[in-house]
Amino acid sequence: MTAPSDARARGTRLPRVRRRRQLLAAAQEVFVARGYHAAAMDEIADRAGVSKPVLYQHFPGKLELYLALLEEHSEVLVEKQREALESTHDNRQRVTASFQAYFDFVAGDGEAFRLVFESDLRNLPAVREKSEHTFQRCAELIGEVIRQDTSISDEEAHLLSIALVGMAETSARYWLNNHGSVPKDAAEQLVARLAWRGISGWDLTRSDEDD
Amino acid sequence: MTAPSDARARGTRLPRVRRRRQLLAAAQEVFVARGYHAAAMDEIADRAGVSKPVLYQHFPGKLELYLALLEEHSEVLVEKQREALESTHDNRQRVTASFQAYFDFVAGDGEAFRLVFESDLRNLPAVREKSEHTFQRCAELIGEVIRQDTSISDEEAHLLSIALVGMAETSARYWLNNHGSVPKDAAEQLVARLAWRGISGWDLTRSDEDD
DNA sequence: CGCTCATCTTACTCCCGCGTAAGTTGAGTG
DNA sequence: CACTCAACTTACGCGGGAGTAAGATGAGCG
Repeated sequence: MTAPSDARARGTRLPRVRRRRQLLAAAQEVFVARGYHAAAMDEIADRAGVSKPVLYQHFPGKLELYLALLEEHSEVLVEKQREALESTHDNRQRVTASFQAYFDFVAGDGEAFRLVFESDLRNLPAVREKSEHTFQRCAELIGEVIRQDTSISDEEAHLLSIALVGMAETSARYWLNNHGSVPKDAAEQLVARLAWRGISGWDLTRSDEDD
Repeated sequence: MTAPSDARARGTRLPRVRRRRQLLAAAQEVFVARGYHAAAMDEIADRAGVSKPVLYQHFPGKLELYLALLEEHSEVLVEKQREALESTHDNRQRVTASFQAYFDFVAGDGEAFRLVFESDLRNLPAVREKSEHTFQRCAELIGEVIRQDTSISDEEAHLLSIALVGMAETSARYWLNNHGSVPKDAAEQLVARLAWRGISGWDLTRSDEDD
């Protein structure tokens, strides 16, 4: 928990790019563990085994440092999602792959997903927009698939996509926080089946009460 | 946006309980608009047409003030959810009612839902626990219904409930932020149908690939 | 009318954490 | 071996906001 990841021999000088990468890693640890507000620039510097002004030689301020990380991991999520949906043409498989991608994202990279899904800086427009935009792009990718196979309107398809993405995000986060109650792939399969049952053959049961 | 809700004639004295209610209302406005961190006790006091020490005569500190509001609205959500699920014995209706309850919650009471769903203080254990507990209670209510009608295991039922609650929360929030693209009851119906298609007759398609 | 006590105000203190000015160290180069 | 320039340090300024004395004010009551 307080493992200094990588503060090798406080006192070693590093070429600029290496140092920058290391600072980003240290910042990620601290922002993830504490959130934006409780994270102190001093602690980030400490964790990198370096003094504060060094941090300011690489980033103009706390906010920019945070945004750099947010940007990076947002991209990762969208990319994972795109890959998942392009990995097959079978829609049933697509659903599974898509959920898997969400679970992978949540499970990976030092819980960086907390920056994207649980930021405590969403009141700042820049952050809110970034988070929502990421969310929208994921939904849009799924929406395209849905529209291909149904006669549903664009707006409705988008809302369904939003609901599905919300489902994925929520269940993945829950699964992570309760490791052990259900193994990863079982959770993925279960939720994917729920989603697939929900959307497959949608057109066959239009506005009449189904069941 | 800067409507002082209720700063009637700065200078009127109020009996203790009335003042307390008014302070809570003012605090809610500010916390909702700015989030916990950006909210200033001065602004809350101002908005209530009162000076800061008055605030401290009613609440020991900023945190307790916030927690009081969080507690209150968490209860409201769980209660709405319980009512929805008790309002009928038809499970199809239950799903609709449950989603309606979520949308109502999000649409109501000065966007107080932001305290419960979008708190920027979730890094504080007290707040995290309260939010998650609320979430769990909603899921538990739904989980009971699911368990009644399926042979699914408890853990799996719970995970499904989590997914459904996540879907409700996400789509309700999205709908609110994009007022106008879809009318409220259309959105509710759409998402409810997605959920119902997902869970109804679950047992009929067990671990074999459906469709 | 003057006493009392809750309500409310002005005007601070104090801490915390971002960002910076100014100075130090040491690796590579001619 | 002196010179240079980037990498790094210590030590501080400073603003913003939570929380707090200490005093004013006014409604109700005897």
